[in-house]
Formats: sequence, C-alpha cells, structure tokens
Amino acid sequence: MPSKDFPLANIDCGDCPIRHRAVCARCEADELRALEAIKFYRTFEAGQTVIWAGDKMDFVASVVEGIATLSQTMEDGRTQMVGLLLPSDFVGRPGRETAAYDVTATSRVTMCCFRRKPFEELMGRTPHIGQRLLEMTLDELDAAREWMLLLGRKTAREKIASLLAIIARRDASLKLARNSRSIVFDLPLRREAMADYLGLTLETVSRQISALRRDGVIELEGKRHVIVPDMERLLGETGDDTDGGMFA
Amino acid sequence: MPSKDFPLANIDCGDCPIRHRAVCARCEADELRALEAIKFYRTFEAGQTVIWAGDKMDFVASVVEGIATLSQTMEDGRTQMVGLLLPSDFVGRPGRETAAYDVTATSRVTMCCFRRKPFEELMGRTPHIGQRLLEMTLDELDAAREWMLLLGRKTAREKIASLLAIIARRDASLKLARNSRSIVFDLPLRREAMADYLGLTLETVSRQISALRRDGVIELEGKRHVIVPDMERLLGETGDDTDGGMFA
DNA sequence: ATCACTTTTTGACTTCGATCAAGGTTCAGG
DNA sequence: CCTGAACCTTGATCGAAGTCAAAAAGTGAT
Repeated sequence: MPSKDFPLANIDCGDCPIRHRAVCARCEADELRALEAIKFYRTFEAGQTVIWAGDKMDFVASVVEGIATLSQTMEDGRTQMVGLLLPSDFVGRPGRETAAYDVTATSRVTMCCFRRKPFEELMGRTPHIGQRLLEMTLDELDAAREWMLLLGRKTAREKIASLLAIIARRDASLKLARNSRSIVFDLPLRREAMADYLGLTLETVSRQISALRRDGVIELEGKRHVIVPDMERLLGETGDDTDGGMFA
Repeated sequence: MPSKDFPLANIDCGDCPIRHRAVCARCEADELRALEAIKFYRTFEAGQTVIWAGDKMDFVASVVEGIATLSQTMEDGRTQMVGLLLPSDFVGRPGRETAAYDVTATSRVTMCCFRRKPFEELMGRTPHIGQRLLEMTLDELDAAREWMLLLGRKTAREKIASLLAIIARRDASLKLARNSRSIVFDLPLRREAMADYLGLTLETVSRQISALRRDGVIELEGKRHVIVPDMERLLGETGDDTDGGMFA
C-alpha cells in the first residue's frame, strides 16, 4: 500500500531502480551503481504464486508492473488478503529470511529484485534508504489499520464502496476520463479476490456490486469496467469521514 | 505490539530510556545524554484519553507502565481498536505532526515522552535508532496483518481464544504460576474493549467467554482472572496453525 | 462458430452474531 | 450495611451475510 504522496502517476520504472520509491530520490551515483549490481528482474504470469509463506526468500523486490497480492490462509482454507501490491510497492523484509505471507500475481507481474544480503549491507551504509523504508512501512501500517476498521466494523455494502474508492484513488491516471465528474477504471481483481480482501464471500461481493449498480452509485460495462458518475455519492457509501476530501 | 524477541520480562523502565526497546541497546553515552535532555514523563489515569486523533502531537513516547489502546471511531460511533500498547511499546510517528488514532489509557499509564523535533534530529544522526524503529514497525505491521485475518475470517469463538492466547503469551511472567501446565493471568481489558478489539459486540464477547468456561477451556475467578488449564487446548480453539509451537 | 471451462449472477434457505431488554455482580462511598 | 453506578451475563428475537445450488455470461482454444 503506497503512501498518498507517491501516486502511480509519478512512477516510471522503465529506468528501474532509479525511479523506485524505496531507493531512489536521494541516491548518489555510486549508490545507484551498487543497486544496479545486485538487481535482477523476474516476471510472473497471472495466477502464478510468487512465493509461499514460509519459503526462504533471498531477495527483496519492488513491483514494476502488474498487481500482486499478499495473503494468509488458515489450515481449513479460509483466506484473508492482507495487502495489495501495486507498481512501486515494496515486498520482503530486510532482516528476515522467510516470507511471512503468500504472494500471488493477480495479473502478469514484473518485479525488480535485489539480493537480500547485499541490499541489507547497502542499507547499513546508506541511512536514507532505511529512512525511506521506515516511512513506507509506517504508511503500510496506517493502511493496514484503516483496513482493520473496514474488516471489523463496516457492512458489506460499505466494504465494497470503500474498495472501489481505494482503487479509484490509486488509479489516478483515469480520473479525468470522459467529462467532468465521471471517474472510470478497471477492477484489477476478480470477485473472489475482492471477497478475500474484504472478509466476505464472493456471492456477497457480487450481490453488493449489483445493488450499487441498481441504486445508480456505479455503472458497469462488462464485469470489470466501472464508471462512477458521482464520486461524492460513492464516498458517502463508504462510511468514512468525507470532509477533508480525499479527492480535494 | 511488541516483537516476540523482546518479551516484557526483559524490560525494566525504571532506568528509562536506557532500557527502552526503541532507543536502547546500542546507544553510546553521549546519545543517552541527548535522550535524557529531551525526555519527560507523563502519567494518565485509567479511562483518560492520552490524545485524540487529529490532535497535534509534539512528542513521541514509549509506554513505561500500564496499558493503553489505539482506536479509530466512525462518525456514527462504531469503533475499532487497532493497537494495544503495552509497556515498552512505542507511540507516535517521527515525521508526522498529528495523531492518526485516539490513544486511551486502559489502566493508569506512565509514558516516557521525547520531544518530537529533537528526537527526529537525533534519529538523523544515529542510524541505529531508525533501524530499530524500522524493525519495530515491521513487527507491528505483522501483528496488524495477523489481526486482519482474525477480523476478516475468524468466528467469534476463535477471536476470543486468539485474544486470550495473545494476552497469555505477552503476560509471560505468570506462565509458571501454580504447577505444571496451568497458565494464569488477568484480563487487562473490559468486555467492551475486547469487543472493540475483536470486531464484536460486548454481549457476544461475554457469551463466548461463558461458552469457553462451560466447555472447560478456561476457568474464571471473578471477571478478570483467567486460568488456562491446558494451553494446547486453548490454542486449538484459535484456528491458528498450532505446530511450530508459539509456546515451544 | 462451437465447445469446454472459468467466472459471475441470482435464488432459496440457514446461521451466526447483532440488537433489544432484563437481571445480576461488584465495588466505592455514605 | 445500604445504595447507586459501572460492569457483566443471559434470554428472546431479528437480520445481514454465509451456504448451497443452479443458471447465465464471459473467455479462449480448436
């Protein structure tokens, strides 16, 4: 979950890692060379598991393109998604050998990986990388806590509206499509993945999306393409404080 | 939420900040002097609000004694606890002016506060403080994600069992009370606070505690004093993976 | 275009936890 | 010891979301 100050629009990872949120910005030339030396790219197909919880993970990585999810599964199969990884998000934890969660590619995903040990050494020599990572981690913690409120206290309808609002906000590139107020975007997740994210069943997700459509809060073209005629209206359905304006 | 490697037993904040998890361990004499210069203590009575979400917060702090909670409230009054602050836990975010959550003292709480600006400067000069804070933040993120699984996918009974297990684990000092297998501890929260933590109502919390008592999973002396005759049994009720042994 | 497959929608029914409403405990202070 | 307030328990009922089942819509390969 990225911080609000680094919307996707700012990211262009074609020149990775220079533009990476985690490690760019204040890096000097020799640090960039050091990063270049330990990086490599990996691509995963849609549906492919990037790594299983408990596996040894000898790299940390940054999502360059595509969408991946972090999730936990109980023995009996119940699963809860605990993070959505969008381009520029960071995966893996310096100082930890094994992955704590399953990481799955939702679409075709390219990651820029850094070998863990050398990355940790570089972090030790370069304080601002650690500082940046701290900021990002604190942002993720805030996002996780906002999600706890959603999971613990919101109704199914509010959960769906919140998810749509979050996707709309992150998919800032499409904000101005069509004219004036309308916001248009594609759902990057299947109904089942949405359910895993929201702590619901896929049937309930489907029903609530249908209900929001019936009530005119959203329009659908196909199953994935969403049109929000009035963003304020959608935000009103989230149960969140609307003043302060996330879209201000 | 503290890391597992720093159980409460290791903490003795009488000599704060030397023994603080966040800032101790590797500090040199002059850093300790710098910390001494910017610290002050504050005490809050049970039930008192330490700080409201949105308030200006010009310090960061470490809990020395007592228990406080972090929580979010929606306009209509629904509230969700998002963190439990036990002794040695850190509150406040370097680089942020305003509090993101309500902080409330559950019991009488003493905090060791550091003025934020000088603390941030010290952090800039002393990389290992930032590193330690990153480790702690990552631990909190893991705890938050574990909590997301609980909120999204566990039944009321599993939620209660999980909370009891967590409290039992943190209250390590009392593990060996009585003989052999029994574990004994006091609940640091009222039923309503437990409900806010678990995403339930207080009635459901009460009912499920009664059910666990009826089924012999726990015994109660008064409302707060809990005896767990067989920890494995309780862990079996949490829905979590039991192998790997959190109590190993 | 057709077939096989996955994903989504919708319907009927059930269930878990919320809600509403009494009572019961515990404990501090008179 | 009594009283009031805060906290907890239990019961009856209700409703939101889960479960089970089937049909519809989309997708991709031949």
